[in-house]
Order: sequence, then structure tokens, then C-alpha cells
Amino acid sequence: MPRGSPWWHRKFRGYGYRVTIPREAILDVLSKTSEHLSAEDVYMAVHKVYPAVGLTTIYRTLELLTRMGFVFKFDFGGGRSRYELAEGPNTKHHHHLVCNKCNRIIDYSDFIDKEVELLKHTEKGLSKKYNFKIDSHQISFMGVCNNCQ
Amino acid sequence: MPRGSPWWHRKFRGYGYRVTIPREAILDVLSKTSEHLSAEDVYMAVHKVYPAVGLTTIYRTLELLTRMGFVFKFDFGGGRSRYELAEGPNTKHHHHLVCNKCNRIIDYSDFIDKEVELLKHTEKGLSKKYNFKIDSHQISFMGVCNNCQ
DNA sequence: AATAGGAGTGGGAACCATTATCAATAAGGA
DNA sequence: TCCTTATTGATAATGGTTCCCACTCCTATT
Repeated sequence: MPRGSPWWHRKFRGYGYRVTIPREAILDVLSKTSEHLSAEDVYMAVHKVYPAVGLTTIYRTLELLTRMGFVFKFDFGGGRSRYELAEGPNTKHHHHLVCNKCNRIIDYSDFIDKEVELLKHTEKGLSKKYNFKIDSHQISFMGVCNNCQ
Repeated sequence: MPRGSPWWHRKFRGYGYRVTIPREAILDVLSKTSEHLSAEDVYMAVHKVYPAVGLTTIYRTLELLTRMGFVFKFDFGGGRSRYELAEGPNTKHHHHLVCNKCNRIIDYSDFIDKEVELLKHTEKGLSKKYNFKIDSHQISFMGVCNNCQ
């Protein structure tokens, strides 16, 4: 865990939330992987460095982080939610390819430029027409991966 | 239930699957709504016209239909999956606006033209680069709806 | 530094959507 | 009509997630 007020401390305090050991540890775990971790994955990883942590806290914190926009929550099948960091120094805007056979997830960030352009345009139109305040979007392609064909 | 081999019978028999009363009823329910029904919603609707149906069959059939590509399965939160018809005479290609506060879903099919164009381009690129066979895509915008602002 | 108030936590029980089991039923080709 | 077997439905089991509540630890205020 880095010393000297990590990048998210300010935002956290701004909301009136406290910076605690479990929260530090959970964000630390998420920021050090590019995997799509389940709650239990996070639990096991945090448990290694802070054995006193409880599973309940993992769920609570992930929910908090999702609500704050720090984390995205996904359902890729398999009966459990998966989480990944939304913003931060090491994260890159990307979307997903989801294999319908083996449930593998591939991150891609190709072709993002044109996409961003289109999305900006679409967002503007939708916001106006439906009076809907958009804060994020999600694009996935479903199909059959390399290995499963 | 329409007489004389509905549009999906052929495809069904082609896979070696049987055409049964529950399956007819479930597809009938899905084709007559534009809502995003949960398994229980479907169960209750089918139960009205065919009281002998069991919840297990609803789940099994929805899973089958999803695997066949007849139905899309979504997770919009709320702890239950939601289903909608993917193809058929009354369905229109659309995407979703998801309200983070009240969980309301708005279907939109505006701005689809440019989107389709981009997606075709992206699909082609991704298919090639990752050797991934794409059969569908999903786009959602998350934010705060009209009523919740 | 002592205290009070309340945010945060953890263990276990409870919840509930979904799945597994298995005997009974019915679709559809012969 | 008969036979094979896909399909079904009641019930039980599963398992991810949430609830409950007493305890802990921060933080602001005397």
C-alpha cells in the first residue's frame, strides 16, 4: 500500500467516507490486476494481507465503490458478479468480448477512437431526448472465442 | 397461440428439439410484450394460460432459448435475470438506458444507423484480431433517469 | 486526554433466485 | 398405434448475496 495519500483519498473523504484498512486493501487488490474478480476472489486476495477481513465487508465495499463510480460490476454468467476498477492510474478504457462456450472474457481497446466519437454523439442525443443523465456506458460482443471454435 | 407452424418451428425441429405446449406458451408470452420479464414474470404469465406449468420448465426453456439465440438474457440488477425476445416479427433492434437509482430500463432505437455502421467495422476488426466469432452485441448507457434527477 | 457519537466491521444466520434430482409424461417418427 | 426418449414438474439442494447486531475504532468536541 503506497504511502502519502493515494489518488482516491480526496474523493473518498469528500463524500464523508472514511479511509480504512479493508477499503485500502480492496482498492489495492483491484488496482493490481486486470482480471475480472469475483467477490470471493477479492476476499481471498485481501485475506492474504489482512486475515481479519470478513466477506461481508468485501460485498459492502464493492457495492460502495460501484455506487461511487470507482468500480464496474458485471455479470458475465457463472452465477457470480465480477468487478473491475473503473478509473485509476493503471486502468485503460476498454470493452469486452464474452465467449458463450467457456465464459472467457477478453478485454479490447482497439477501435476505441471511432467508438468514443459515436458514443459522444449518441449520448448527447439520448440525454436530450429522454432527459437522461448518462455517466457511463458498456459495450460487449458475445460469441465464440479462439479456443472454443 | 397461432395455428399453422409459427416462424420458429422449423428452426426448433432442425435442432432436434420438440415443440411442446410450455415452449409455445413461453415464446408466445415473450412475443407479446416489450417488457424485460424475469423468470417469475414469465412463469405467472404462462401459468394463466397453462396452469400445469412448473417453474423449473420456465428456467430450462429460457436457458434453451438463450442458447439458441432466440432470447437475450440481461442483468439489470435487482438480483434476478431478465429476458427478452431477440428476433421475431414484432421485435426491433434496440439498446438500453439503465437508471442507477430506480433500476428503470428505457429501450431506445434512435441513432442506430451510425451505430450499426460502427459496429460492423468493429466486429470485423475484432473477429480478425482475436479470431473471435461474434454473434451478437450489447450496448447500455448507465445513468440517472428523468424521474430520479 | 477523556468522552461521546456514529461510521465501519465481522461472524453467522437468513434469504431467495437458480439448479439438480428423478419418476412420470407426452412428442413424433416408424 | 407403438416405442423411444426428450421433456416435464414437484421437491430438495445449492450457493451467492444480504441482513442482523454487538463490537470496534475513528473523529470531533470538551
